[in-house]
Amino acid sequence: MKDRPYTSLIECLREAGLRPTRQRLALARLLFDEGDRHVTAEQLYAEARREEIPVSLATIYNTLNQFRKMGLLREVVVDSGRSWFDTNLDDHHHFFHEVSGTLTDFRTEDLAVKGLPTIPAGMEVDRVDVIVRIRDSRQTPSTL
Amino acid sequence: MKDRPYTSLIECLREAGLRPTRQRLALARLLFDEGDRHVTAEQLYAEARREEIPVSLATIYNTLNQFRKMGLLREVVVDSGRSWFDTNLDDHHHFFHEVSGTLTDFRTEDLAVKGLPTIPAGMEVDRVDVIVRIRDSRQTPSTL
DNA sequence: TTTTCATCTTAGAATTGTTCTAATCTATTG
DNA sequence: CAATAGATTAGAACAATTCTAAGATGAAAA
Repeated sequence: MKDRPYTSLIECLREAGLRPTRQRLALARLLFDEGDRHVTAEQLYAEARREEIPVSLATIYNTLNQFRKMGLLREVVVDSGRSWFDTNLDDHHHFFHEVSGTLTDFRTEDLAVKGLPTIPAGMEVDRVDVIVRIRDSRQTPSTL
Repeated sequence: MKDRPYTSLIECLREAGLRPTRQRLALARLLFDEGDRHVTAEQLYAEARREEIPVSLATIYNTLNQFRKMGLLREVVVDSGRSWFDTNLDDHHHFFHEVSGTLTDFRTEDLAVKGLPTIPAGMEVDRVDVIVRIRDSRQTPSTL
C-alpha cells in the first residue's frame, strides 16, 4: 500500500471506463486512505483545497457520483438539503447526531431487524436504511 | 366533523400560540380531512391553487414547519433535495418507491426491530427511521 | 364598534446544494 | 507526436427553501 498505492483503484476506474486522472486519484486518496468516512461534497471540496489539490466543485460532484455509481461509495440521506457519501460498503446502518449533524456507523448485527413487512405486489427491496437519530441527553435541537 | 369541522384544530393552533387564520385552516383541511397523506411543499401548493385557496408558497413552507413543530406533522427525509411531510403520527415506517418517488407507510409491528445498538455515551435516541427502498421487479432506476 | 398592535401573509430577493453548459485541457491510442 | 474521446472547469442555471420588509388581518382593549 506504500509503493503502488493506487494500482487497485486505477484498475477499478479503468474497468468502469473511467480514466484514472489526477483529480480522481487525489480525491480517492482523501476518501479511502484512512478508514471509513462520511463526507458531503462541500466538505470534500474544502479538504481538497486545504491539501492544495487543484480541483473544482463540479469535479467533486462528478467524482462522488461516479464513485457511487461504480459502487465505491454509498449515498446516505439524513438531512434534506445535502447528500452524504459513505466509504463503508459493508452492510450497516447509521446514527445521525442531530446537534452536530454528523454520522456514525453501527453494524447491522447490532440491530435486530429480523424480518421485513409485506412488500407491495410486483416490487422488490432495493435496500433498507435505518437511521437512529440521537442527541445529547441535555440538549434539544432548535430544529425539532 | 361536518358542523364544527375546525374546532379541534382551532384549539390546537391557539394552544400553540398560532392564530387560526384563513390560510392555516384551509391548509389543515387539505392535509387532515382525508386520512393519512405524504406531501411535499410544492405538492401542497399546487393542490391549494387547484382549490383556489389564496396562499403563497412562503406560507406553505411556514405552515408546514409550524405544524411540524407543534406535532401535527412528521417530516420524512428520503430524497435529498426536498422534504416530505406525513400526517400519520403513529409509530410507523416507510416504503420509498424509487421509480415514482412516492412514500407508503407500514406499521412498526410489521418489522421486527427488537432492539437497538449501543447508543454513544451521553446520547439518547430521538427516533428511529426505517426506509425500505423498493422498486418494480423489472425496472432499475437510472439514478442508481 | 373602532382602535391598536402583535401576528400573518406575501412578493420577491437571497441562499444553498446541485447540475448543466460549452470551452479548454489531458490521457490514451495509433 | 497527432488525433480524439473523455475530463475538468468557471460560471450560469436550477430547485428547494428561507429571508425580508411592507402591507393585511385577527384579537383584545377602549
